[in-house]
Amino acid sequence: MVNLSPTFSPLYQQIKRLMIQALESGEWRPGQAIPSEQELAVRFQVSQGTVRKAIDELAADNLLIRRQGKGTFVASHADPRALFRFLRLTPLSGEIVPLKSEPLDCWRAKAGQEASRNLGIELSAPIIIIRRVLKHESKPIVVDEIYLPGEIFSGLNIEMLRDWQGSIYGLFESRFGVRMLHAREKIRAVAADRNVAETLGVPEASPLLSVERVAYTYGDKPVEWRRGLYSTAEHYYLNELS
Amino acid sequence: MVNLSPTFSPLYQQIKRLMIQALESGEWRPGQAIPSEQELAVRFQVSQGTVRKAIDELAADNLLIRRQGKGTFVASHADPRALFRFLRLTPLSGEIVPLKSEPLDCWRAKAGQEASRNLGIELSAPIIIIRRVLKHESKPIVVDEIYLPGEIFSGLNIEMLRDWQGSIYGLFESRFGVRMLHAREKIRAVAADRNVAETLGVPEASPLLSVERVAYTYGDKPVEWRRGLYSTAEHYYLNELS
DNA sequence: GAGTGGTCTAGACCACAGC
DNA sequence: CTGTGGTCTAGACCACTCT
Repeated sequence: MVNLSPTFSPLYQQIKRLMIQALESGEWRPGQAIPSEQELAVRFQVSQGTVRKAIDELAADNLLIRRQGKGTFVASHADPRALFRFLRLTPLSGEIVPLKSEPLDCWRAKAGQEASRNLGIELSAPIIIIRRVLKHESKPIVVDEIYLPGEIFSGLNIEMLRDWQGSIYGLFESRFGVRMLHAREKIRAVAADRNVAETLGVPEASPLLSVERVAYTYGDKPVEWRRGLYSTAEHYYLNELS
Repeated sequence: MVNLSPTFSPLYQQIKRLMIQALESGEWRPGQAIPSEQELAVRFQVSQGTVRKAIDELAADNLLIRRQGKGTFVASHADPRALFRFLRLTPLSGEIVPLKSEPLDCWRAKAGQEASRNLGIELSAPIIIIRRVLKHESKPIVVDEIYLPGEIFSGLNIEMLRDWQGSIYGLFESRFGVRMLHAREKIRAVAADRNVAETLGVPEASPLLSVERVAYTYGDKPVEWRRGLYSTAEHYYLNELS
């Protein structure tokens, strides 16, 4: 097929876009298998190789997971392997154990300047704020404030957070249909104020990691803004540069 | 071809290994073009598609860079785009400008326990230690200590560091034939001691990012261990979670 | 126009999982 | 045994770069 280039987009990219639509619309749900490559080739009227290339990219983006002999599955935050992708905190010594989340508070508010900018919503639009602590063997390691667009997460309350076993992104995925796909973190070192020091059980003015995150769903739409303060006395933030 | 599985390795993986050998041996040098896909297909006696798949992976690993219409090139730290891969420090406001490196000191020593473990060398093996400062518009932002295996970097001295324009990994690559391929960083928050505070021009006990890095060359061999202290008053460490 | 990487196809066959 | 993803091939054609 000829293309006359300024708007050239390879077939497999177009297929990829169609598949993202199927994911976003909920036609294919987290944890479930999508149709086989053969079926998709028929559905989209292209060869299997072209479908494969589209799936390859979606798998590289962590939207899909391939399992030889079994099928291709929609990635899910319910999968424990997804956990470490978004919280790379590791004990200085000892095993990597998932931290236990304890919600402290959850309330409604109106978006200020910062929340509005980071979440891409109107000033004074409704937002939900969560405060929580993450503990390692009952020792507080992280204190978090999470800002969510009220429109998308309406109905969220502290009881839901308390009852939920598993990662908070798992909750967002299964209760609100919001899938966090990637995030950008800005990391700095700050001094603990009195309040935080008390919550984390460290001396006032102790150095803490400040981790500010914006997380995005389909179409690079920001849907979460959070700021965490990490006590790194007995943990470190692990990052792979590759 | 039949394979009877326990030792199964796809052809393109074998080709990939051969290509890594060509890179490691210096047959193909940083910045230069490697042979075309057609030539490689002939050389390795496989189809172009198989060569492509091998190259695809090497490009994904940042060992090669494809340029449509021009060829496939060996990635180089001389390429300014490679810079940000290993130093993700961004000003809170303003443009991303490469930091300027000022070596403070460079001396020989024997590996202690930590250096020996991190560099995978014998206790008391010769090492080289570099102390330096990175500045942003003549303001010190980072103070670094870099530990290198003396055997590989023999001949390195502070004059070389002073004369070199560009990233230190560019120096390692072009003068010592050592190519840093990936790294692992452990990030914590610490308080500035008197010495460091003076060097960075911040109050004593100020919170700083402590970034400890081990960098690896071919075959996941560790060849650099460093610890940096970052002043994050006006910069942050940017991390993409994907 | 010549050469390079990039796309797409159709078909054969292999490895893996589960029945 | 069947269905799934994974590998490999051979060939045609397109897009990009440089001469």
